Amino acid sequence: MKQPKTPYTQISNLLTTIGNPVRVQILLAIGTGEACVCHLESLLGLRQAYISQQLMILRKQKIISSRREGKYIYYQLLKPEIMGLIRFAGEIAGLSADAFLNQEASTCECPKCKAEENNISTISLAIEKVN
Amino acid sequence: MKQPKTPYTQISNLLTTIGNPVRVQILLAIGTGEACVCHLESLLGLRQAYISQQLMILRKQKIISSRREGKYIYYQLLKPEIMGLIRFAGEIAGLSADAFLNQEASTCECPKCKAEENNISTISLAIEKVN
DNA sequence: CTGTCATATTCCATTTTCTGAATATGTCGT
DNA sequence: ACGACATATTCAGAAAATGGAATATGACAG
Repeated sequence: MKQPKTPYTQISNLLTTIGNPVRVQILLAIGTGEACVCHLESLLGLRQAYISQQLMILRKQKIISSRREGKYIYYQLLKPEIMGLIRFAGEIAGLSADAFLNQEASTCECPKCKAEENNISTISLAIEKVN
Repeated sequence: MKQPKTPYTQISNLLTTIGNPVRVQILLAIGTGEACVCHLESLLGLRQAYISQQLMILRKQKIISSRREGKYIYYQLLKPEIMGLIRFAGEIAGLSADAFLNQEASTCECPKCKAEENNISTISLAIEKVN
């Protein structure tokens, strides 16, 4: 990654930056929304330091950006098209669309996740009420 | 590249296999058609042995396949969608569509290239005739 | 069956990436 | 100011990719 000169190098830089299982998983987890490190930690079951490292790599390549909110730092995709790229790659690799779509519910304790959890609960409750 | 188990690993394998400047260039050169090694050699200006190595990597990952025709071996994309993937990556990297579209004319001596050269000449001649 | 040409393979040193351990920083509540 | 927690950074060894040199294979012409 010395001279991001030629178009070929630029393309390959992008592909290799994304092309790591953990990073793919992180990007899918962030999705079009955002996620904090603790969320990724519990979701991927990997050590925090390692996840931070991978996030740093993605940040350096301007693939994601971060936003601080109190103690928590939330990461989001800078280029949402990246999701499309990953899905495209998945298709080519012969994966069914849902094979990598979702990560299971998180046990993350950050306020954002809690809020979302509540939303889901609310929705579930609403659905229950309707039935 | 040990356990192509999880979907994330499969996706990342594909991305890292393509994610090398030389391999990107090779794939673009092959395009939706096919190309022989000597063609790639003169086009990329790299040593034959090295190109063969990269071709082998692509073959192992089932991205390309080869066809022998006499002394020459022609390579073609097994999955044409790969071209789309590369273009997509190019777009995300902020490249203009034509930045990596074309390789200049080759000085390759293989019969196929010669034939194509003739075709182009014929077409040019035809166009000239029309004007 | 020998030489030549196109292509493939093996071997190796160098560099880069991966990933873990330890440690640092920054924010908040008290 | 201190402790607790979320996250970042630095360092180092292991593993893998890179790219070069030498050599092998396989097809064809004579």
